[in-house]
Amino acid sequence: MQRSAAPSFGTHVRALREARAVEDSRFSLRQVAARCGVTPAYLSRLERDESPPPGAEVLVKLAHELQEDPDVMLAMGGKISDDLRAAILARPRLFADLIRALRDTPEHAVLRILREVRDGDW
Amino acid sequence: MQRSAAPSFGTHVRALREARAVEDSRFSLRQVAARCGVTPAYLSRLERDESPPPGAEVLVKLAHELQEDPDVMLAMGGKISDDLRAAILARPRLFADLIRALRDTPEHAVLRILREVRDGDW
DNA sequence: GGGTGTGTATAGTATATACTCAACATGCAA
DNA sequence: TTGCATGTTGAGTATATACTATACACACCC
Repeated sequence: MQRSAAPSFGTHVRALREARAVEDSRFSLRQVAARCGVTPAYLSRLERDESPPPGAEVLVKLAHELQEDPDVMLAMGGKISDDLRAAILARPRLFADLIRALRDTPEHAVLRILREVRDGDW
Repeated sequence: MQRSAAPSFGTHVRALREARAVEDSRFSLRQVAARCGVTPAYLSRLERDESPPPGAEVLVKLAHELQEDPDVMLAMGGKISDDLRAAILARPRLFADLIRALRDTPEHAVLRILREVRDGDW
């Protein structure tokens, strides 16, 4: 199974937006920019990777506009959401060890842990 | 069991440094600053919380100097080490869910998970 | 009482981050 | 053929981050 290369932030956003623009004229660059509270000039540059990804606030608004998962959108912008940061910083040694241990653990194994935590007879 | 309030970054650093300075004159503010590659003026401000915590590089050098865990020192400076960030950003949805699930999980339970991951028949 | 060490105060700077404003070129629609 | 919408370009700005340089005041030692 071939894995496609991760698209850059701008490319990804443009793809999402243009996909929706086909059917809905409310997804022009200008209108999306307006709803996200930035200038069209800026969004244009973002989509062409001419500016580095925007701040967390704009990232989240973009995610909402484009129906992308906020954590994924933040990640594409190189950011981690504040609540996750806070959780890690509250117990840094614990989470540092855990994340390093799980870094190379396959998806399905992590999901299994997650399910068990949620079922929660810990 | 009474939990002492978390000390500010500067207070913590000053406490660590002065503890070692009692026995070892190489832990004067000036000498530690020099070994961490910053000016005494800056370290003085840091220790009195007059400047916000320094950048990651200085935080790690301070941790090394003062025998503190780097992840803990980074956390006190409000930062997360690059390798952890990278691990999370590589699989944002997975780690976001996991961290949120574990946010309120007691220490011993997380440690148990950690042990199991390390024993590793996942 | 001059030198050496300590921490501190004031002021300033370099770089990065996160954007804006104004103007422009193109297409299409009335 | 003008009017409006599209995306784009060039230049500039505000704020935050991460520090430095210089000078000062105090203590201790001989």
